[in-house]
Amino acid sequence: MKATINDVARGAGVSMKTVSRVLNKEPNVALKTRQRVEDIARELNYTPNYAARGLASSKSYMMALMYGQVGATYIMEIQSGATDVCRENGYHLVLEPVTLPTSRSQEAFNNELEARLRRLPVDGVILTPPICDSQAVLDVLARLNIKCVRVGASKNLRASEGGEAVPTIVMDDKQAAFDMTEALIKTGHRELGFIQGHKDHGSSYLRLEGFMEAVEKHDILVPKSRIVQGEYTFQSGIAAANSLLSERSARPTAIFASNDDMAAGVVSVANRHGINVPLELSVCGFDDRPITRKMSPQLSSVCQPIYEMGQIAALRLLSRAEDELPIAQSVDYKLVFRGSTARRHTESD
Amino acid sequence: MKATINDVARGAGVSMKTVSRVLNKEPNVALKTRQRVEDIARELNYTPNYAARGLASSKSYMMALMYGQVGATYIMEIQSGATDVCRENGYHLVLEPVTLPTSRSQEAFNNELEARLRRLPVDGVILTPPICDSQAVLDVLARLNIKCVRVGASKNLRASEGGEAVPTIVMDDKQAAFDMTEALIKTGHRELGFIQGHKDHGSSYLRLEGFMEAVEKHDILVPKSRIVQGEYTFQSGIAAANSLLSERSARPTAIFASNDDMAAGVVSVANRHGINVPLELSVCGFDDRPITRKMSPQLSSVCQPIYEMGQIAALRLLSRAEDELPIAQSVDYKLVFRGSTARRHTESD
DNA sequence: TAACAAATTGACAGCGCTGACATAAAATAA
DNA sequence: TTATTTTATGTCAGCGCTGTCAATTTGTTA
Repeated sequence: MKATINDVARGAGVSMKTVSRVLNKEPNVALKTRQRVEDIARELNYTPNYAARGLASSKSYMMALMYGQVGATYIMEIQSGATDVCRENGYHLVLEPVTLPTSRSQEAFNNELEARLRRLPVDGVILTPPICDSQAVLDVLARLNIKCVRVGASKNLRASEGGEAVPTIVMDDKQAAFDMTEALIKTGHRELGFIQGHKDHGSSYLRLEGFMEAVEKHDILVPKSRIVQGEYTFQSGIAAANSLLSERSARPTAIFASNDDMAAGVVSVANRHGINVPLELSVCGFDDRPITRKMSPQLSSVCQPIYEMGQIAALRLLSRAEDELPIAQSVDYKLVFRGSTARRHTESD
Repeated sequence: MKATINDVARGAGVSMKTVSRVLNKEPNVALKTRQRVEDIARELNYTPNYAARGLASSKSYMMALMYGQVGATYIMEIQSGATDVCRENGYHLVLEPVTLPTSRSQEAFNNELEARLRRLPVDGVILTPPICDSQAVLDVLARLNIKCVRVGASKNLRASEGGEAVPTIVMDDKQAAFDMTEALIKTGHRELGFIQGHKDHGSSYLRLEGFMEAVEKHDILVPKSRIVQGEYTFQSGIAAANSLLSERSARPTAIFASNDDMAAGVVSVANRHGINVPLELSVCGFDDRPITRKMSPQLSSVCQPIYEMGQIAALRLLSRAEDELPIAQSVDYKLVFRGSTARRHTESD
């Protein structure tokens, strides 16, 4: 009932091995043979048997997406991009949540992770924040000899001490923060506030750096009190906003939060205090998550091409001659302006 | 290097087949044999080769989670529960987004879906809203003879016309809406507003029914203008709120939105209009998504045990003797009260 | 032209496991 | 006790594919 390679081989008048070559896009098959085989395969509605293929080639044809404590939408988009690429290449993607060790001993974590990966024999792993910045994870992967690629990494890590570099897909967080900051400045804002992200996330520092560079470039002085530590959560955004907006006289006219959740916190505090956003206060976030459109006014933010990053990551895991690709591949971002930012409202307005 | 069944068999002094029986929890193995095999397997750090197993048994050991246009967090939680169960049983879960046909012809959709499922040979499928209420999808699945289970379904469907019933995991939306409404009433509210969900989602009607029954039970009259059609989106919540809160005199003191996004819209409108939530207006949502904690005040809502539903769904797909289980399995919900609801603020307060 | 190299194709074993069936051991009935 | 069922274990082929290596064809060079 279901067509096998054998059927296709018979139909095309070639050996199974030749069919196999065609299906796996291997070289050294005459063009017309290849086409004939492809035609027959299509005609017979042939689909490969993954299990048989995996057994014979001792590959699993699976890759894992390892993720930690990040927004569900982020993961869903990455996985969506990666899945699409996997499907086209006869691969499957499985999700693998990982809780980075905190109080637990590092060693216990390593052992556990190793055990999990043994049970889940994947050919490759996509690492997303904050996992991608964990040397421990990279070490385990290297020890098990599992290929991996990092998405959105902020630290410069190697597969192991002195090991080889790990392909990385990144967005230029720093430049994006710089651009967004400059955009605020160019719309008249000089009293700027900044809310930093979680201390454990590398992006927190990059985004702060971008902000600082833009500010310095335009000779704007930002007092220490205007740069508040956050934790990438709504609550921490509220706390930061309370701090930034406490004194009426010293209030910034624009606040740049390192992610959308915190920015949402700021807007909600502003609303509470009767501070009009954006007329009295411009607010912008980072990441462009759905929450930007689930608040009023809608939030300006920095949009990452997350889906594409997922695609690229999967592609890199699949590519054989990856040597030619740069170790760090950079993707574009886009500033998105919505209702939460406006030209500075001067006294004369 | 990697242990096989053969190694375990030799170690335990039994045949491969007996080891296989133990590993697959098949009956008819002597207790002490079973234990010996298990010990040796553990000792040898044996993990089954899924490909070989799948090839030999002509099963794929994969199940799919088909989902449509719903929140990412919902899917992530379902998949999390389902994945955990799958892992324990040597299964893998893959995600499969499905776009229900709108203007596209129904037939084209069916063919496409069938083609996808042929290429993705799964042993079972978990259907989530709104896919679970699509007879077309059930038909295709039935034709391909793929086992499935519905999660959060609101319509009563069969595998095909006159076909067998499909196992379903549900929450009692109607009762939950009833309870939440009654809770509002019991805290003094008699001027109630309701925002209905999207017309295409069965839950919209169930939730409305629950609301209506509670209202009727307590002899409260809710004028038609107080029941507004929404679409389960933040924007539609805003629109509905604008309608409900337009006339100061006829303002409800509590609004029950059929989901959290719409409730968030209501709160944002209230904040804008200077209507204090919860003192002047109580608002509650449904589903208890993360947004309930990403707004101020935090939103009261109805919490579904989504993770468990994912577990149960996977379990049902795996269970052999499922005949004994009820076709519709019901899970518990929980009302969660946060800052957005309060006892009615009477004049004398 | 022969002699050789390169490109193309095929033969075949076997990946690790399970299904179908056969056999042996234990439990029960007669 | 023996006959019969029940339970426990074993034998073996083969699932569908690919890796290895050998055979063949084609192209190139001398």
